[in-house]
Formats: sequence, structure tokens, C-alpha cells
Amino acid sequence: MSDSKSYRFQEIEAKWQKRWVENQLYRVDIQEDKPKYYTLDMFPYPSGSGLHVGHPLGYIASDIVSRYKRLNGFNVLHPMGYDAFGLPAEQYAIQTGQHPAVTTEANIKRFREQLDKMGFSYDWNRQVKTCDPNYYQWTQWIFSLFFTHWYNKNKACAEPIENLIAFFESEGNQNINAHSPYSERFTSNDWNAYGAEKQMEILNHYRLAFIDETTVNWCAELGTVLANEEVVNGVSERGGYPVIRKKMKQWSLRITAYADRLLSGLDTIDWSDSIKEIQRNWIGRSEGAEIDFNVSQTGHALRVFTTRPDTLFGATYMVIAPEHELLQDICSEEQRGSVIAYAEKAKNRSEIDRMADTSKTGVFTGAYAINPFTNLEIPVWTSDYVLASYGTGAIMAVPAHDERDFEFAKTFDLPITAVIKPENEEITLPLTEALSSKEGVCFESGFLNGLNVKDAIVKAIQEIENRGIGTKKINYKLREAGFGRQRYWGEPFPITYKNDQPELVKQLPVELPEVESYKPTGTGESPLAAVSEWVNSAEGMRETDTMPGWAGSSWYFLRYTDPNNLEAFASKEALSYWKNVDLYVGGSEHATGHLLYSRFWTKFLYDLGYLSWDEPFQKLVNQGMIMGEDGQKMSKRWGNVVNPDDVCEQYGADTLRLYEMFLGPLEDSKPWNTNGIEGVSRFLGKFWRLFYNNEAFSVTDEKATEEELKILHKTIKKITEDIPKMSFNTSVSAFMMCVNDLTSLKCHKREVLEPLLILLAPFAPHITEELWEQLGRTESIHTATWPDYNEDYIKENAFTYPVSINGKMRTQLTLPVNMNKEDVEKEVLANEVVLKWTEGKAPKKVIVVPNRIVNVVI
RNA sequence: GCUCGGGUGGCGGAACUGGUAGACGCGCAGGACUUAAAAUCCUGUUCCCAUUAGGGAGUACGGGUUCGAUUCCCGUCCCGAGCACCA
Repeated sequence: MSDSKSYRFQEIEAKWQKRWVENQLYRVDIQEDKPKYYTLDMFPYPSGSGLHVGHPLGYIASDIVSRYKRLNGFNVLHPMGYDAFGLPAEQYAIQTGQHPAVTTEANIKRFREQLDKMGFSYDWNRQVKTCDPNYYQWTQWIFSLFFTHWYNKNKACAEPIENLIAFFESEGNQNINAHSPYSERFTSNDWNAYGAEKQMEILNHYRLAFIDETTVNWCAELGTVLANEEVVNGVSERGGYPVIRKKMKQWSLRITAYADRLLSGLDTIDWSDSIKEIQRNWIGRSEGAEIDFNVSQTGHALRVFTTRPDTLFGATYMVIAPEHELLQDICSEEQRGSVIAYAEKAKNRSEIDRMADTSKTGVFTGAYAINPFTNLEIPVWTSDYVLASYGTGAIMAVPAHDERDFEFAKTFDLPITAVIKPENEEITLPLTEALSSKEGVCFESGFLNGLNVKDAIVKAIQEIENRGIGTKKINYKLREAGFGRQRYWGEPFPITYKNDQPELVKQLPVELPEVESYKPTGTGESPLAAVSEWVNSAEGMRETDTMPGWAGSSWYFLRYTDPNNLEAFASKEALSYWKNVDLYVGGSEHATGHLLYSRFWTKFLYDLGYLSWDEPFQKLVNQGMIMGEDGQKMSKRWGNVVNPDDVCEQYGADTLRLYEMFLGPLEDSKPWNTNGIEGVSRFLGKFWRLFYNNEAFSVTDEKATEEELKILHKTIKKITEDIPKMSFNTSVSAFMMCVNDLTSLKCHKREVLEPLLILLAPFAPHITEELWEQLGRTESIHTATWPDYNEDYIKENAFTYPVSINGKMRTQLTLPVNMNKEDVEKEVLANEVVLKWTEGKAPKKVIVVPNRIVNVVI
């Protein structure tokens, strides 16, 4: 807008966007003689509504870093693509009958047009689309690897299933330390005597991709199961539909094998504390013990998990989950009726209900177990406050030292025995609340008496192990990752079934067939099940589930290194040159989904020797949200969406880029303010006028003054320090100050302006390229060399001291920088303002911090 | 409830390792140029008192350490994010 006579941003931006494509300026290839840098944006899901100004925030930031790194001699990989499989396109297909591939392609086209207008330095030759068979055949291939590997805990590494089979043939499973829920023991003779079917069934419990009858989050409205992180507060993340728990045959990935490494790896990567914390909580590691309690007169033992074996003397009852497999076996005849009724009720209780209502319900099973430390009989109850899916599905209840147990004991009038008290303090009985603190000492606890909690835990576990009634145990909240969706628009599994046993399809890709209807069947089968000629293929009967949305995004960063490779997911050369992502920019909402799964897949591929690193994203930055002008989230619903196309049209891409960066720190959420953009727009106009006086190019070859060089070099220093910190808002102010100063000095000198152009080039690539050309440069500014700053130009020879009286600034005094403390003090005390305050009296104290401050205490 | 962030003018936000609080921009007020407008430029702008000079208060609130605290420590309140019967 500003000075449109001369700075015609629309012309300039279109001209350079076209020329950069023609010259393939952003194309990158392996250059062994140059250091690499890999900058990545979270690739978008191409939705029907296009981009709003919030989306490019992170893209602009990573583009600035990419350009900065290039100017500093790095070979920068900075790709973009599309996470193109997923529910919205399919929901749209159901409504309109249009093929998801068609609408997805149209959306991609629109996204691309929007992205192109903002002047990003993506190498579009490397674009990936997860719904492209050339891409998803490798997603299927990686799945095949999961299927054909197991996890060797001794080596903390995935290994081929053939190794495991060989082991079973020679030794059975007695000495194998695999990550597997399979608890039965067999010898080599047993194994060799098993039929092929039985063998396959056993192997299924060891494979890292396995099929199993599991409890899933079933969303009837969406007609599919959902992963744990796709369910929020008991309803589906997409659409907010109710989700119930249902048993279903289901593909899963054995992510729990990697729980420990996913946890410890967090210490080696540069991510925000909040994201690391979210992942730590999600993995949920807790140390404790598993202990067996014998159930009187049944011959059964109940195994519990506890983190507080030190409180075992206070375990006055037990609770097992309503879904616990021994429930029916241990319950007494008198209680059977009410136990079954309760279990049935609990089963049908929805997740929302369960979460909304935390009051305690339950039923006595009629069974008694023996507390192994007190040898007392304690009642066994069943209640839904004990989760079947965590630990062993059974607990020893210590009401005195656990809030939930306390509440339950109060509700059903069960005994409460305190065994831990705060050190050097007495407690009053009966307790009015649970003492759940991990501080304190044991009492009434036999051999544990007098020990503090920490030592008592160690000693209790020792005793438990000595008596052979349990072991030390580490438990995780992390569940296996459900990997099947009963939907159309996803990767088909490379799986067929023979006698109900899954087999791999060798010929990839297994392509998605055409279907009549995209509607979920509602029976729990995907729309693919209706395509009988596809299901009953020559290769066998196909799996009709498809993979979840996160399958393709779990490894896309690897494909960018070599996107068109037909022989491999990426070549060894490409992977060993580009390695992992140096800087990953994206939203924090993927903390427990994409970011965790990508780490998991990377570690797995590392185990198999395909990668030489085991963390995909070395540094992660989460950009904040840009809100609407009304402070609400930007969405169609509120009618507050600002479209980047419109901003580019009105102010230009360079202004948009600068303004988004100027808005505030990258990580913060902040509202869009249309007025604010004028300031940045004016700045670029002012910048332009350093080069142009109306239509006349007015740059001179005059020698720069000391003052001008000082301004320039201060700016070089500031920008060079800010970009690696990603402090772009302060960079933009530094540019503004620099341009204001140069304007006041009427400086139009090439010696100053040329380096300044390079500094601004990562932020505003078009205007700088245009002016660079006007300066007579024939090579692109984006291939120039970043300027160094010279301390000599920045050095001051005088410093203006703020002079404080009792810590409050009263006057200023300019003195030479090399003046010693004593002389500074003398000068200050002779100052008339200071004399006024001291009233002739000697000050109590004078603090002189050279070239900082003077404080006079009176 | 627990964990992690955060609270600075009318607004977005700056402030190195404890050293001039409010940079830069928006907005607002006044002015210059112009027949007029746009564009551009200049001046002022934390609040209160004062014509000025100047003074007082001030970084959510209350205390503390220090010559000096937005910054460090303790307590309280509020906002945001995450977790939420995980034994």
C-alpha cells in the first residue's frame, strides 16, 4: 500500500516466485562437501477450508531458519507434503459421494496455491502425499517389518521372527527374554509337536504387529475404533461422538516394548519441557512390586501391582476389576448373583459416566485372601475403580494411605489400619483422611517398623522376593497402539488370512480398490469388506481394515530424503547424508500421537539397521496459535478467519511474513490485529525508500561513516544472535530501528545497504531479491554469504551512566568507557543533581559498576 | 485435585548473568506538507500531582534477600496447557 508508486510488491513477488521456480533455486541434492541442515514443518492435512493466517506461522519461522542456514553455507533440506489419508475426506465422500482421492487432490491444489504465494523455500521436487501408492507401499512395507519382528529385551532390540522360531525349535521359550504377554512355558519338544496353526498363534503374541481380541474404543457414529489419544473425555476427538468400550479383533503395534527407550530418549532431545512432560505422563512409568495373595479355599492366587509395598501391613482388603478373569472363579455362591449383576453393569458403563462419577461402587465377592505379611484374612471385593487394563487388574487396598481406597473403605465400612506416620509426630485415630504422602516412618509393621518409606519399600520387596510371593516390577500406563480402522480412506494392510492366521502379502503396494459406498457398515467391518472380488483375491482373503491416520505420518520425514525411490523407502546414501531432522516446527497437539509414534518407528528402524540415529526430531519448536481479532479461535464458525491470500493481495507476502513474526514470541498464542500490519507495511516502504527516491534508484557508492557502520554492525550482531534463538519478533524491531536510524542519516550507501539486504532476505525474500538485482547483482541474494559483524565498529568510547540515588534513577552522566571507578565516583559526586540529593553530606556508600550503573546510597 | 507454563501501559510486546522498566509497533493527541484527501514526515503518549522545574507511585497481590528485584526466595490470588480412580 505504502508508496505504491514505487514499491509494487505484487509485481515484484509474482516476478520472483516465477523466476525461482524457473531457476529451480530451492532444489537441493546431496552435496558431500557441505554440512547438511534439515528443517521440517509438520505437514498439513489438506482440509477443504484451506489455510488461514495461523497455519503459516510455523512455516514462516522454519523458512527463515532454512534461508539463514543456507546463507551460512549449509545444504538445507526443507520439504513439504500432505498428510492426505484420514477421516474428514471420507466423511465428505459419504455426504457427497465424491471419491476422497478427488476431493483430496482438489484441496491439495488449493493448499499449494496458498503456500506458493508466501514465498517459501520448499524443494517441491520432494513433495510426498501419504495417499499415493508410491508412498504407502513403503508404509505397508514398514508394517510388514513390524509383523516379522519381535523384541529381545536382553539386547533391547527388535530382531527377526526367524531368530525366535529357531530359538523355540532348539530351546522352547524357557530362556527367552522377549517383550510378550505370552506367559505359558513350552520346551523345544512341545514347540516342534505343535501344529503350524498353533505355532502361528503363539508367534502372534511376540510379533511387534499383532492381531488380538482387545478392548477398543468403538465410535458407532464414525463406524470405527479410535486410538486412546483420539478419545478426549469419553468422546471422539473428531466430531465429539460417544465412544464405548468393546471387544474386537484388532491389529496393534507393540509400542510398549519401547516404553523405556521412549522415556530415556527424551533426555537426549531439545524439546519443550511441557511436551516431554506430556510424553512422560503418557508413558507413565511406575516402579513397584507384583505380589501374589492366596485366596482361601479356592486354590487361586490373586496377583496385584503396588508402588507401595511398604504399606502391605495396612492392606485390609482387596479389589479386583469387574472384568478380571478370576472373578467368577473366586466368588462365593451366595454372592455370585450380585457379582455378575455388578460386572454386567460396569461393563456397559460408558467412559463418560465413569469419569464423571467417581463415587465408589462395588460388591463383595464372598472370597477372602491372606495378607502374606499379617497372615490375616481380608475380604476381596470387586469395583470399577480398579481398572482391568492397568497393572494386574487387581489391587491390595491400603485405605489408610491411599485416597481411593480410603473413600471405598468409608463407603463400605471396611477396616482402616494406619501403618505410616509422619516422622516425630503422632497421628490421631481414626484417620479422617488418607495419609498418602511418600514421607514418613513405618509402625505396626513388624520387620519394617521404624524404617522410612523409601527404605521400607526396598526391604519389603526383598522380603517378598525371598519368600517367593512376588517380584520387583515396573509398570507402564502406555497401552499397545491400536492400528486398525474400519474405514475406507487409509492404507490397506498387506495381509491375507489362511485358516484364520495372518500372512504377509509380498507384492506391494496393496492398492485401495474402488467401492460403491464409503459408508461404514456399522457392523464393525470396513466398507472394503463389501468388495468381494478384492477381498477374495488370488493371494487369499484380505484384511479389510485400513491403517490409522498416523501410519503415514510416522515416517514421512524419512521419505523426504529420497522421495521418488522405487527400490527402497529411502536410499542408504540419502539417509546417511541427511540424517534426522535438525529443527521440527509444529503444533503441540500431537504430543501423544504423531510425535510419540514417530519416535517409536524411528527406534524400530534403527534396531533393524536402516537408520544410524534413533530420535527423529533433534529440536522441536511448538508454534502458538493465532486467534481471531475477537480473541476466539480462528474458525468458520466464528466468522473471524483471516485468509493469507487476502493479506498477500493487500500488503504482500513479505509484509505478511514480517508481521506474523513481529506479533510476538513464536511459541505464544496471540490475537491477529489487522491494524498492526500497517506498521510492518510502512517499515517495508521506508526500507524501499533507502534505495529509491520515488522512481529513481538512489543508492550511492560513497564511503560509509563510522556512525552508519555502527548501526549496520549492531544490526548484524542482533539478527545473527536472534535467529538461532528463534526470537524473530525482536529481529523485526531491530530492523525497524536500523531503518529508522539510516533514514534519519539519509544514508543511501551501497556499503551499508548491501549487507542489510542479506540480513533481511530470510524474512522478506522478495523485496530483498528485487533490490539486490537493482544493485546490479546477477546471482540470487538467497545464494549470498551472511555478513559478519565487526566489534570495532560497535565499540563505544563513552558510556552514559544512569546515576541512581538509593536505587532510583535521578540523572545521567556521560563518561569515557575506560575511566576507572574512583574517577567515576568523583565525577558523580561532583554532579549538581547528586549534590542536591546529598545536601553536602557524605554518602553512606557509592556503588560503581563500570559501564553499567552508579548508585549513591544516602 | 496434581504437574508444567504464565501474569509488565489503552493494545501486541521489549528488558543481557540482579543494574536506566515500558525498546519496536499499533492506537490516541497535536503539528508540517496539500485547495483537499491519501501517502509521508515531526512532536508527545505508564499513572497521579504540578503551568514549568520537579516530585510521588508503579511489572497480579503480600512479605523477604540486596546498594539495587519484572528478574532470586516464601506465601496468596488469577489465567492458560496437560493429566485425571494408573494402585
